[in-house]
Amino acid sequence: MSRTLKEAKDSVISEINELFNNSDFPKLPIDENPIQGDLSVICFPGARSLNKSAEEVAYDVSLLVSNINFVKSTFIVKAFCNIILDWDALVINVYNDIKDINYGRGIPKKESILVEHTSANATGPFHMGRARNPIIGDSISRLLKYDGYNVSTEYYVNDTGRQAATVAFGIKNYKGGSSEKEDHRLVECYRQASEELKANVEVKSKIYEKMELIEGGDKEALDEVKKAAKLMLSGMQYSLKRLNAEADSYFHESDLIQDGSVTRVIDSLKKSDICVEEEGAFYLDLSDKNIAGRNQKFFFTRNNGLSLYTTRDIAYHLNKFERYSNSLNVLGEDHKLQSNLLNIALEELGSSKPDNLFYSFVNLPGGKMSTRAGRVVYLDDMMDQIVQASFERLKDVEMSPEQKILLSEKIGIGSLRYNIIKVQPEKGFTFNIDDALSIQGDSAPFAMYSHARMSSILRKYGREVPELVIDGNLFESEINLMRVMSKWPDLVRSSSDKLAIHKIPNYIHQLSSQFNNFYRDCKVIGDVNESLRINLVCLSKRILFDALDIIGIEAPERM
RNA sequence: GGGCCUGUAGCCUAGCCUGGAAGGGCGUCUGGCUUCUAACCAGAAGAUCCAGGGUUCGAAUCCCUGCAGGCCCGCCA
Repeated sequence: MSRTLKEAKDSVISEINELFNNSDFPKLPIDENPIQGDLSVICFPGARSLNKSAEEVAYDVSLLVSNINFVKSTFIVKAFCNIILDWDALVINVYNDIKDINYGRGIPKKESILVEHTSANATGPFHMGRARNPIIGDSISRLLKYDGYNVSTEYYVNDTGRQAATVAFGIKNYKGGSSEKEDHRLVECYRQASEELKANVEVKSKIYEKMELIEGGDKEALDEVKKAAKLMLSGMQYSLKRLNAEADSYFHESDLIQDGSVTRVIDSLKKSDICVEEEGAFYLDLSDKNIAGRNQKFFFTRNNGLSLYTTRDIAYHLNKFERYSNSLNVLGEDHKLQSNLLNIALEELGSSKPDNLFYSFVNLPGGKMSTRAGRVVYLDDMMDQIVQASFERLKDVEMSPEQKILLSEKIGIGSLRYNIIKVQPEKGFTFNIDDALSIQGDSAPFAMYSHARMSSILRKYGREVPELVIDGNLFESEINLMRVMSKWPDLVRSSSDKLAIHKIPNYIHQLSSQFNNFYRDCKVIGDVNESLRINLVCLSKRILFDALDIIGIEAPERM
């Protein structure tokens, strides 16, 4: 909340409590962010001890508080005594709080955070099933940065194991598809190799031999598989770039084998009290760890002594904590158990543990998205469609075709991001293309349009934003706009603390919506309160710009 | 068999942590562009907050028991 507003509310609250103390009233709860007004005294609990109806108590309270400093008026709804503050007195100071260049931003923090997101296996183009990952990951990184943390993002490239060996084999031995985009072209190689792997014993043994070489640390094999993954990834990276969700760095799993850190992890884990050997393979005994399921053994080596996926992930996390103080992983809900195992191992090794943000998969209407069943929507195709739909919406707008192409790209990608971010990650999400293409209401274009309106007013005004002077009474919609703007810092804080990125689009919609009400009620240019209103437009524009930027959407000047 | 997550109008969703007035959006119906951008605004209709029990002055929110859906339980990744 803006500091001034917070102080005013605190002062009113403490005066109310003092009045309660000095009278027959019990101490009644006060809602600091009520549905209506600025504060609300909840009068239900007083009814019994005062032997009155709750409504009567509310009436008494309204008389009691009406002379308090900063209280302009009260009104009663049921047993809620709602209080409206004297905004005419507060507005200048609240405005000055919001005008601060760092308004909403968190104070710079010492902690550095590595956000690992996406990390999809480099076997082919991204599909929509896991589309929440880069979008949530990128947005949460931006949010944490805005809140003052040092943040980097990283993509973990799983370039060892069977799939990676299959990709490398496929690229080497088969002809790719005809697409110009590398991942779409090479996925054909992978497909053929996968089929041969199932059908042809010779191919299978070749791939498995390669796999063993890789895990055993054979330099040539590791180089080959890393190179293949990079090639596939070069196409996939283009998709991330288009989504505005490129990672800052890419970390190859193969490097962990190559530099010996996986071996070191295995050696250390073998010293754990809960480590047990079974026919040459080693596991941690989870019986006392209360993570249940049929299997209570967490194997970290095969019987040939080589590592498993989670073993290498342990090495990766130790590496992360050498570079950063904190680690946050954005993972699909299918990784929950794996992440528990990882944490147990890290604890055994005395290491810090990562925070996790899990999301539920995206489904298609009618069922699960599945590569095997051919029910797949590619992220690239989705981006094409939504950008195309946005382009068509621009047909009546006066703008050069080049500008329209650029703008529809922003609108389309923004809509996709907004649509995905606005739902809590743990909730199931059925991806309905018509909903995604319907871009009005609580959506990116609504916010972008509001931003363009703000820009348009400032453009038309055409001068420096003036000093704030208030020449007339405030309108309700001006106060409401300031109320929403006042919430921004708390919203950022709570969203960042809880990793609740969906709160940002929620706020964006509130702010845009409130701005549109202001726009309806208040003529800006030429009004007696022109200076105040220009300033309000300017401040709401900055907050809206920041909020959109947090979820990776560029706010346009026109649309 | 076990663990975790989800269940809010025809559809999508916020609120759940920290109990107090069920918010938005889509769709439907009605009205509003000669006025700083109508991708906008106003109004209407639409909710057994999955079910049942408990705690409480008060439960969508906390606790218990069910039901339904998702994810997981490999010397795969």
